[in-house]
Amino acid sequence: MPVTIKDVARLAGVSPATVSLVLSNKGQVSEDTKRRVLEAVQKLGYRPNVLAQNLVKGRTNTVLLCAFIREDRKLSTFYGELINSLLTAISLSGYYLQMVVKGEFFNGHPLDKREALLEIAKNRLFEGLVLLSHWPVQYAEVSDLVREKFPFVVVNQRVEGEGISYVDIDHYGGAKKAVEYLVHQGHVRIAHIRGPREHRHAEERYRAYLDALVEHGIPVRREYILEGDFRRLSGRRAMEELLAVRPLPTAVFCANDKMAIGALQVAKERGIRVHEDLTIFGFDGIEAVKYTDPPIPTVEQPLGELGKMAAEILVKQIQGGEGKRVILGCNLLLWDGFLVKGDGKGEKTQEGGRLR
Amino acid sequence: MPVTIKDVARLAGVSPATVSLVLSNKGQVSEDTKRRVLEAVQKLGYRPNVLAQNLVKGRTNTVLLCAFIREDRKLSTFYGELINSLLTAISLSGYYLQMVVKGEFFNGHPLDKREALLEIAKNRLFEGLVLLSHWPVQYAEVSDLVREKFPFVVVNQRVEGEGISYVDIDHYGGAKKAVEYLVHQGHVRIAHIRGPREHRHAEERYRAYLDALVEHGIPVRREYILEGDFRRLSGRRAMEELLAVRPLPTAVFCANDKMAIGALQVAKERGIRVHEDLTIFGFDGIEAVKYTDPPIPTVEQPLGELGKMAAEILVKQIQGGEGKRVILGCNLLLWDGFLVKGDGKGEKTQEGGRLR
DNA sequence: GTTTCAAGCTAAAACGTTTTAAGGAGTTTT
DNA sequence: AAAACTCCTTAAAACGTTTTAGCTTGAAAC
Repeated sequence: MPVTIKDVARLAGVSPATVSLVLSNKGQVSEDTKRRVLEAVQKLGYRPNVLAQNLVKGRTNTVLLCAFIREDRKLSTFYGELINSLLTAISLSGYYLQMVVKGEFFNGHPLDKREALLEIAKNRLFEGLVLLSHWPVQYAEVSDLVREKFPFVVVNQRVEGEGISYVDIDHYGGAKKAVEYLVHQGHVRIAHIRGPREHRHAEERYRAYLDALVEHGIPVRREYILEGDFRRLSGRRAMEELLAVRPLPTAVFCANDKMAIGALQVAKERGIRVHEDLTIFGFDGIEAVKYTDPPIPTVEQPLGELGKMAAEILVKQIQGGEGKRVILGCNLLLWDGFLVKGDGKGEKTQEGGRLR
Repeated sequence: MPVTIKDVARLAGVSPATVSLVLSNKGQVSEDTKRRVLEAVQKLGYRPNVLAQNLVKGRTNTVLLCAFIREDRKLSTFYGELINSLLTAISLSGYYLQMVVKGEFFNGHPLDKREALLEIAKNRLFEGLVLLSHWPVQYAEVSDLVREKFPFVVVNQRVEGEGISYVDIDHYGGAKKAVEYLVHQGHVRIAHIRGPREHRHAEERYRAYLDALVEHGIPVRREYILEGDFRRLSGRRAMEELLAVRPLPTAVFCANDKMAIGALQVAKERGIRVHEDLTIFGFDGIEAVKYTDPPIPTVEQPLGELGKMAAEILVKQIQGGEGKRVILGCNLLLWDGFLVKGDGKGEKTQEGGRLR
């Protein structure tokens, strides 16, 4: 039923080969023949079957974004911007993007990630793979891809080992910047609401907190370190605990913005003048911190950069180039009334909340 | 270089046809042969070339999400949740999702949407299309798809005409709910910060505002109607203007949350006790309204439902069923201290900001 | 009047599968 | 012993392209 190249050839009185040549502007075809072919194409409304083209060319111009995410989390919440920039950058390079989300389980069994990835590499549908994972990626899970020389890049995780490209964010550096900023502001009693222990990023931010204090000769106090689960409510609970500690801290560095928001709410309920008596600092750069009252200074994750860089690294590999490992630095996102006293690099002040 | 079905056949000492039969569990094959084939598959690490499978089967199990969005807007900002639910629902139905974003222009010329869509329908790469557009969709732009009987569904816009499926949100109904809620709360002097005139959704929300007032016998006052551009800053400006009007309104219904946030900021700066002296109401249900102080009640767009429904409608068409048109209702998102006095249906109170 | 050359076109193979009709080898029925 | 049936297997066509080597044809060169 659909019109094929043969139909066009017949109508134009030429062979399919000629039609193909005309359409791809190859070989030498007389002007007259060209015209006849083009007319036939027009009249029949012919479009090449891309499937067939792909098969014979062995290329699909398509890459896959494979996201391994816990079933209860949404891809959008955090990675919307990442996807956005990835899509843009990939398109600009002439590739298409297909997406698939996989959870921890498949048919009730733990998902065999290795198997799933190998499948992707071998089914010839994709020319490259962007691997996004909420939890750490093991070398063994991707070693097949390396062996097959299949172009891929891991995003938001680091995987050491021969032949693996990744692009990740410098959580340690970002957190350190934040704490050092607080130190330079004159804070000495700095508390930390950390994220879950099993979370690598939480761990890095926590290490940075410790290191920053130690390096500045500030004693680490056990009572100033609370643990949350990255959700707002746990930030509330932690802050409530913290407010029972004496002497009170003058600043709290929270491992993410959601918990910082919870902490802010509690502090305000207790009548504390936030940022005057107690500074609250977040991490992530989600939209909402701009509109709390007062806005919450935070460490901004360069999610847009992340996607762009991932695309760049992947495309380079597809086109035969070398892979690459990149760690992206974070900027501090500060607000009116926060003087930048850090190294002066990286910080930026955005338009945004100007409450009070 | 890649191992094909022929390699497997040779190693197993059978014909390619037999290998295919074994792998797809069709026809009758002796246990012994099955075992030999499976062993060969295993040993060679063979995976079928899906491209070839697709070509011969004429199916790809893939649908395309085509988003027409202004270049300066991000897909993620608003549609993250939509994409998320669409992806989930589509996967559950056994299809893959590919995404492409197109702007208003292509190669410097206005994009020929009709042409772009026809291309998609005919290149045989996709079995269906989800069409997401920021601006209205014309019948003529999709009539080719209808003629080709290509399964598609328009999301977030309504297109009347034979054979067109869409799923849209009831902006009029949502806005009306909001204004009626305010009326039932006893408000009479209700202002409206509307969205841009050329924006269909803004227009609908505006109409609902007018109708709600009229139906409740409340005079419409010209000075109470301001126009913004959906951005926060325009909400600020509008509120500043509004505060010069006498008598002051006791409530402001904003056409979206961003402007509501701007309005809230100004009101607070002027020392107005928001929600006591002046109620501010938003529209959209973005995350940030939960964390402003006070939180802003709003009309929640069922973006998740939107994606799910789109998937459902599309898949049904692909599988030979009929298309469908659906308008999804909105719920009010209210906060502590807001008593629900509406019709009691649809409203829901979410966990969230509890400031003050 | 051959030979040479270029221009224009095409036949056929290739890409890697699936599917179908038919073939061969036993086994059972008549 | 022929006929009928079952099982198992496969040859070959089909899917719709691209690509390459080679074939015509006519003109230019000798």
